[in-house]
Amino acid sequence: MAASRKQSSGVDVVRNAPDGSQEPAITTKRSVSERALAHAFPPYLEALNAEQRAAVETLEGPVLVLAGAGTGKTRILTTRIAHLLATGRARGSQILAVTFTNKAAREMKERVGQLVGGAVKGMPWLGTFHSICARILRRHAEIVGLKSSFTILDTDDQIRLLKQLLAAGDIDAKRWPARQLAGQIDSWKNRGLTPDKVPAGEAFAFANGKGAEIYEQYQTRLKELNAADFGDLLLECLRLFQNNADVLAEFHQRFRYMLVDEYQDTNVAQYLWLRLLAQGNRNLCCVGDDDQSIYGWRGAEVDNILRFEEDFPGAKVFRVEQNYRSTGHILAAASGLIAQNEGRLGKTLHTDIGDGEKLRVQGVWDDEEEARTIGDEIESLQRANHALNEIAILVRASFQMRAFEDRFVTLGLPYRVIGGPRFYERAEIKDATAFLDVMVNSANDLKFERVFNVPKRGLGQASLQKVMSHARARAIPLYHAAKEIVETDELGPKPRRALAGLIAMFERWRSMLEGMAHTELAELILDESGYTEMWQRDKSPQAHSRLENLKELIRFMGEFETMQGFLEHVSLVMDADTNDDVDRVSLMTLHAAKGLEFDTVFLPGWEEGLFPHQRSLDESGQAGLEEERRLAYVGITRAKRRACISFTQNRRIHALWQSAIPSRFVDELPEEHVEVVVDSQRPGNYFSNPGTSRFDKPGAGFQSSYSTPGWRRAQRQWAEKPQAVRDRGPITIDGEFVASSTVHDARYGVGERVMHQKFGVGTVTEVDGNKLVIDFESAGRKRVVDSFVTPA
DNA sequence: AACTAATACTTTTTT
DNA sequence: AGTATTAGTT
Repeated sequence: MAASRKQSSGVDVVRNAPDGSQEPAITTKRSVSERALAHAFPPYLEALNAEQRAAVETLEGPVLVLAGAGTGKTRILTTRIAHLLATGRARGSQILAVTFTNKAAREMKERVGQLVGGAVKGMPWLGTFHSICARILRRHAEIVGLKSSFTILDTDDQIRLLKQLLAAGDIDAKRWPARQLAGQIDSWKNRGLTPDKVPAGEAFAFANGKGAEIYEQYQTRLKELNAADFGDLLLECLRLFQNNADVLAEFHQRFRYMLVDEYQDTNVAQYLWLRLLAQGNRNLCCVGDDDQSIYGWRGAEVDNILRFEEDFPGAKVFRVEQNYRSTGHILAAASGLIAQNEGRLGKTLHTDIGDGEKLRVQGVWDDEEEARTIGDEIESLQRANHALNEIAILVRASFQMRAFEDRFVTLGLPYRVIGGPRFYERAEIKDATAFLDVMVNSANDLKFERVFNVPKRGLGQASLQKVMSHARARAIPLYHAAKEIVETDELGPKPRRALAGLIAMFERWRSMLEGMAHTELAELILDESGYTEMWQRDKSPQAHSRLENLKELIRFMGEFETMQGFLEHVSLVMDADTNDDVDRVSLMTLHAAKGLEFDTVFLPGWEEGLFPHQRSLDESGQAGLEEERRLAYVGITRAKRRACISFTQNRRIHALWQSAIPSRFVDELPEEHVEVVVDSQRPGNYFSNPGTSRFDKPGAGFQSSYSTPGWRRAQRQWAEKPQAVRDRGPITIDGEFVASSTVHDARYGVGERVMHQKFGVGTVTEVDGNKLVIDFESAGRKRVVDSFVTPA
């Protein structure tokens, strides 16, 4: 037996033991599994520095850990959990650990598993706020007026429902868009406001006071539909706790220890929820960084973290300031910048890594030059064997990505876009899952409505109205109303036949649910419904990738035991793993970059109006400016060794060119940590040479166009799997991308007709290795790499 | 009911 | 500029 190791941990345990009533079996009578755990656990505490260790070992009472960027925040949380488990203070099922994203939850689960040696299977209460609330609600659904089988609505469903209510309330949908009300309701829910508690002023702001009324009707409708939106998961759970002392007491007893990740991002509802739960044994540990609060615009309250000590008297606050990520200049520059914020708790990060390179700041003429400069820089880093995976470009707004994508496509530089539309948000995926939803649960009105006329089967508004009013009159779900109505002469002959056909299909599928593999059934449904065919006939360039996505969906479904299991997952977990081990440059927004790190980080677009964003300034004034500054801080601190900031002299906003002035953040950077780059190749070019600007170029200003969320992903998928790369095929694409270093046979000849995902159809006019010059019918002449193109 | 023309909107985004 | 959505037309 590893007596010595067990011994030393035993000492730690005793020192930290509370009154003793809750930990009877720690040193004397351990269960076999606990002893096995103790035997197996690594000296996890020794991997921590003094600051981290203090934060981990203070297990009792409220604790706030202020963990700056790159200080090992996740390590603290996971080690804390491991410590709780290993010392026998709590079983996995007695620990509540909340995160904001599924990704964070997954990572935490993994890392706890590593620490405890994979022995921790059961941590049922480690998850996102929403998934945990959903779990609690399913258990006590009746109390809040739901059945435990309630469905979770996505944004689409939400807006469809609101539109109906607005129409019924005779409100001009033009002046008062459902979208806006959805956002408003969301923000009310974020603040824990039920319809009766909405402040009069705000209630009046939408449709002269009708907003609050609709909110109330909306909630009623949700109950009728046995449904909850994302905000409800939290708000209803909160109400459940507030109004039912017995239920709350049950969870007080269950959760011996509570941990919260990214506490600075919590909104009011989440704060109230946590506070109620913490009333039990007060073992609440929140980890966060006030300097990284960048989600104020969607309800996060920095105040929650700033007020922690008042909210939880006797709270211990730990500052973790040893940074393991960045070099000295980077850290100092970031610190100097964020120091200009007033509302902060204040931390002083330090690093042992050494000074490293200074931050580079560079002014350029316009966004094209910016992309060109950064592209060149990346190519030279690549030649010096810098992994592309360790390079990121972080932009303030997604439209900035276009210039980079254009440039990278031309250079043949492999890149990936992170963020943007998620897999499950794509129309084809939503349509497909709507079919499955209705089949599994015929009472899912909103999904039924979604597929009512998809693919087009001649059922329009008129038919839908009839079915809806029938459903309303009889107080039955739409599907059943439709089933009844086709037995009558209510509808004309054509719609009647179409609707009868739809119902018959659903009935048939449902009867097959038991007898066949769910993935097969899903394929059959997509086939028979005509949905696959719909996209096969579609001749838009994106149709191909949509079909690919459907295949991907089926493949992903195979990872679940049952259709129901899959659908439950889909409603809550809006992300699919794209484990992509190809070496690529990452392109994303600053928001999407939080929590990530890269050797080299490019930060383009530091101009007044764009960053800090004008809208943020207009809407939130000083607070908005400080949040933008935190965003800048997040951006810089993503870098491990190299950070390059740039700004343009001219920026096109909407359609027109404006001269831009450098962001105030540029001048706020402490000078001693910054190196100003003046391009020696073209001295002074960005102050004096509009002559060679894009205005002279053929086709300039008409650079094709698709900055839509859609094609970026399509583009990526196109690049990812032109051939059957599916199951971890060889990474041959990589070779094709690295144009200059690879010699191989040209795949296309001059005069050949080709199809490009972004530029459409064109004719090859020049071939240079794997680089092609193509005259596109609509986009003009472009240089592209052959892997982005297919024979037309 | 489906097509075409005009109109509005354009920061960041998770669940 | 460009798209997405909606209103009006066939």
